[in-house]
Amino acid sequence: MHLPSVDGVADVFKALADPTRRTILDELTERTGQTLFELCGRLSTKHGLASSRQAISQHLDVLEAAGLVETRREGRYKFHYLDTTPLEQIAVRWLDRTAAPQSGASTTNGDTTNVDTTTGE
Amino acid sequence: MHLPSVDGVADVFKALADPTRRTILDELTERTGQTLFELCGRLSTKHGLASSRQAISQHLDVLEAAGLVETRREGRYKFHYLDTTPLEQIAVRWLDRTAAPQSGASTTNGDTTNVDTTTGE
DNA sequence: TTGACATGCAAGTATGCACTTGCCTAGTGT
DNA sequence: ACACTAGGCAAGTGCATACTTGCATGTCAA
Repeated sequence: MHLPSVDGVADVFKALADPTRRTILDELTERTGQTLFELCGRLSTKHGLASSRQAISQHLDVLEAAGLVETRREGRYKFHYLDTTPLEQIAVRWLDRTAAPQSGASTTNGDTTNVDTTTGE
Repeated sequence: MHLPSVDGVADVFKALADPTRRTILDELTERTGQTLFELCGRLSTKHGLASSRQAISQHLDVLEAAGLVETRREGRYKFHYLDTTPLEQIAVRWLDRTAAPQSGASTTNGDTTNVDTTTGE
């Protein structure tokens, strides 16, 4: 069981807010399971991204904290795998409201129980 | 005339990055066409959000710039309407790549240069 | 008109975040 | 052993942004 941090939803949105991280997801979509160095090379070559190794490493940490990237260590290599599961619930939050109760209805599916009550952030 | 800037996608992601703005979208999903004061009241009452009027107004500006909220002026009232159109293209970017090409995002995979030095699983 | 209401604008503050810099640990091959 | 490689850690810098403060604009009712 992968434990998402206390507030997983907010982490996903924050992770997607950065264009570099979105490009990383693009690259991992084309080829999942890349190492940090692989990503650095391909990002700079194919995507014209000139970020340092440390910068990309930190971005990967954010993506992993958001649950969008899973890592597996193997020797001195660390492979990064894309996980799109958190993405399936973020857009439908405002899209799929067709059969939603208007007011006063008890939580039918618990969707509205936003773990996102980090108003204080 | 709010032109969708060259990279309107980034604006959408940035707009969604803030928890307060996400709550505003939640509220507008339940009842679209609210005024600023209506939103302030309901946000503080139902969502426990203690943001000032000016803060919410600035958030609405961001949401409008992202194309997620449209406004209509009527007398001294300004109504805010939810527009979920930009949301339909953000998550599918990494979910199904067989779909139409995105804007700006170089989803065009020229070649899959096999730098497969290691096991690719 | 006057005054209350709904909203807008602009400068200032302050926290967050992306990125750098520098050094460190661990695995690999000779 | 050694050098090389892949990656990690932590403090510091600079910019972006969320929020405040204060006043201005415009609309409606009396």
